Amino acid sequence: MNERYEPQTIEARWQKRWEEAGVFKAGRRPQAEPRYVLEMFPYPSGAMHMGHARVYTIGDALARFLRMRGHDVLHPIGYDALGLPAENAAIKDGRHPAERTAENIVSFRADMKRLGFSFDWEREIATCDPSYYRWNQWFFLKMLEKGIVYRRQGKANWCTGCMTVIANEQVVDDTCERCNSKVVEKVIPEWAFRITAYADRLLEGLDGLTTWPERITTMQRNWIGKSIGAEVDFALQGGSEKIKVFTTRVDTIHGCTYVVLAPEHPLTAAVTRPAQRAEVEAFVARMKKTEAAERTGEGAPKEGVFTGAHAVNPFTGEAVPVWIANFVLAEYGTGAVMSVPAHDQRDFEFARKYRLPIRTVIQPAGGGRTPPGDQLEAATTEDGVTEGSGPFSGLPSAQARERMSAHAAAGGFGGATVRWHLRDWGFSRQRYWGTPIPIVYCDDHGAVPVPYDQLPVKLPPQAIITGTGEPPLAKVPEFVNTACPTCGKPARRETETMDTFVDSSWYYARYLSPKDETRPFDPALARRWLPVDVYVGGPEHAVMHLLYFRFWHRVMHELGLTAEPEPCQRLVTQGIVNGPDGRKMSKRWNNVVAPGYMVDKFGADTVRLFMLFAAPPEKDIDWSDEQVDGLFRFLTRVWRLFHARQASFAAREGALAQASGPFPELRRRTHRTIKKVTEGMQDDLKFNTGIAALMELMNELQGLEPRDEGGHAAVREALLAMATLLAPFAPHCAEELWHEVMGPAGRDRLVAEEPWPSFDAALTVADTVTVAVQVNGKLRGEVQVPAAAAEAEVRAAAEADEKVQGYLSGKALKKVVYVK
RNA sequence: GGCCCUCUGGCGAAACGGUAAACGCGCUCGACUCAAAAUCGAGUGGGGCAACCCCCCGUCCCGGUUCGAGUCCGGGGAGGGCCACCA
Repeated sequence: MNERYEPQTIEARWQKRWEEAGVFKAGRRPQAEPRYVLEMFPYPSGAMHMGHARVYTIGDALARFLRMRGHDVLHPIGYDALGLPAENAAIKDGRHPAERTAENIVSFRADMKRLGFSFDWEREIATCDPSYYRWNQWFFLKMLEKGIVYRRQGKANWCTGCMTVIANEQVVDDTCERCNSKVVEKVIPEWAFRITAYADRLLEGLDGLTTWPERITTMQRNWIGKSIGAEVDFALQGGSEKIKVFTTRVDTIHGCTYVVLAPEHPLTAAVTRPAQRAEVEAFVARMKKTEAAERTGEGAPKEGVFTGAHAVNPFTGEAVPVWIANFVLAEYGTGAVMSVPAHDQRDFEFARKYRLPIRTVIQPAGGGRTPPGDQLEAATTEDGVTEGSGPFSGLPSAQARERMSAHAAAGGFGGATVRWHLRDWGFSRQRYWGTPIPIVYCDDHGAVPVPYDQLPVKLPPQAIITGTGEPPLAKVPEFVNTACPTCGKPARRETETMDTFVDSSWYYARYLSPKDETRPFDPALARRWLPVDVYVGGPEHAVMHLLYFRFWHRVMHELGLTAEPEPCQRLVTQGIVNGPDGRKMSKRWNNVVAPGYMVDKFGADTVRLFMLFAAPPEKDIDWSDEQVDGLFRFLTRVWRLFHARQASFAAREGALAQASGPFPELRRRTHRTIKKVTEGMQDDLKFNTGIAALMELMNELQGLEPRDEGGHAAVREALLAMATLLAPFAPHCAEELWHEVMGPAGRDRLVAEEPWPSFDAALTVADTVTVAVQVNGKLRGEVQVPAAAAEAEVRAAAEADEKVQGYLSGKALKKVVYVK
């Protein structure tokens, strides 16, 4: 062994050995319990950054640990390679996205290999590969058959400069991030997934995800947004139409003094009276031109116009005016609201502005009075007790809601209902770099699905990117012109592509049989490996990817492809790696630290240790050159320690019992370290405290020089433990050290495959312990007692302690003895 | 506005309701060196004290539960995240 720790000279060698030995291949231990460890696959735009280094280090440490624990571990990797960022980068530098993406993948793969991640590289996938996206198309067809995919009119962000639809992420303050032109909303036909049909199941499923971070499940709950309320029909006075409103506060309906429609509401034109027509039309036209955020954002002033119409409140028989206002959203609820200004702040502000009546119908349940509407300063929005509500007066809000909903149902003018915040997922993109949607438009047969045996519909290599607003694929005649699958006559292909989130919704299943040409994946393997045991990724995916992922898995479950309805048991959301200055790493701040550069400088093991030691996985961390130096120093010390203790390498196991002097204490430290590291891995992925324990063991070993065989044996035990415990974190260094201690006996073995060490529980407790003594809750002294001492004995020792006695003038009331 | 998270030395952080600050960084002092770097050793929350004996104070603030609270409960503050005129 080289006397100096030079990671650059050893790391590539071990990486090669692992690969040759195939130790990271999944499925090698059919008898063992399987574990699927997954990290969110990277979007290979540009080079790998520190955030990637962190996710994969976390997952890798866990995968390596589980392998050493005897599990059959699936730990795959791939690339989320289709999508807008790649296409935009391509537009910017005039290169084909495929070419650029391929290069980026090469660079990512190299960086990941250099960090020593234990991926099963034979399962590598890239979503831009037709052998992958053909299954997106396959799922599309299946979901079309089941009615989960449908065509609708949808709203899109239309950039007036680029003349194309762009993604939400690209819209910054109503302007296009690329050309700074105005972005407007445009209604165009699009394909959508009926994810709303799964809203209830996606919501209920969250209850079972007990090991997901609560903030993630909470965000999903809010996003799905179940709200229980009632629908009530307000009949138009002097007409046959009915305005259906949705409310969560039907208990306040007797306080309704007007009704408001969204500008886009289908009844808007029909209800407007001739006298108001000009004003209403002008208002609607203006709203149409205004960007959604500006119109309905919180800062936007409430604006509306009167239609001249009146509608009848079915509970009171009273006719109330019908208005149109900017803040009512056509797509939520029924696109119409009943306004109760006394008990809804938004309605209150609107009523004030337009001098509409305000009527109090709820009184606080706990006493006190709400003043009459004309004296209110603000709406009172809490539940209370109804008043002035006819037969429903005097009821608590909750009860009033129930009875009034029932009353509406009985009268045939409404009833209890549930509304969701979740919208269907529009996945059409007028873009090139995505999965082509397998549909052919025929003059005679309309939209015809491409037959399964004609998949994949391949993306044509000719990328003609944008300009006119038509999808780029529309400009490739070889692609567009085809024959109708039904009648064979000339027909045109769908030229839209799928949202990238489709690719990432099921990739984890493709890893099971990545080369399968007959189906997306093998259901038999899914039964063995799914659901994913641990999924590591950033919390920014809480409501997009992680919801689509759950939705897609349910669909696959219904298709009989998976046994369980949920895709993933446990989710770990890792924090951000910030720059050394504590700000987000960015070119703007000139604080970007490249993983590759750091690996060159310190070696992969030091970078990995930094990622794991800086803080628990879910916390944000700041890159710190000083901390990195410290971790490199740690590995150097460990290295030198092994070098200095070579004399102990040959010690016999059997000599352990003779360990005397400070060596029984060393053995205790060794076993406590094993315990600490093991528990840290199993419980909360507390890598940082595990590594700290290894540092303590090293500190202790540094001060010990064995003189007899028992001492040498104890040192050898500690060194072997250290090498194996270090293996998930700093695997290259661990291999090297382990082989040194083992000598010829370990020549053909790899620590990556060694069994994880076990600890002797009896050795983790000391013979004598220090017990802190508290009097009246204050620390007043400490006593040394045998670890096996009985309570009475400890108590006697404590009471005998002179310091403690000084505080015991009376008698102790209670004593609680604790063992350290 | 709603929902959620966080708050502990100079810094990153530890701590089944039981000696707060393990471990690392930084800093100070010492050893080695002509010197420096590297390395090794010692110290390092604040205050009192001649004293590294000991005492007091210390986990954002206020209150509570408890023999005992960084940890549990209630209220408040600051910082951060997500959603947001969602009826």
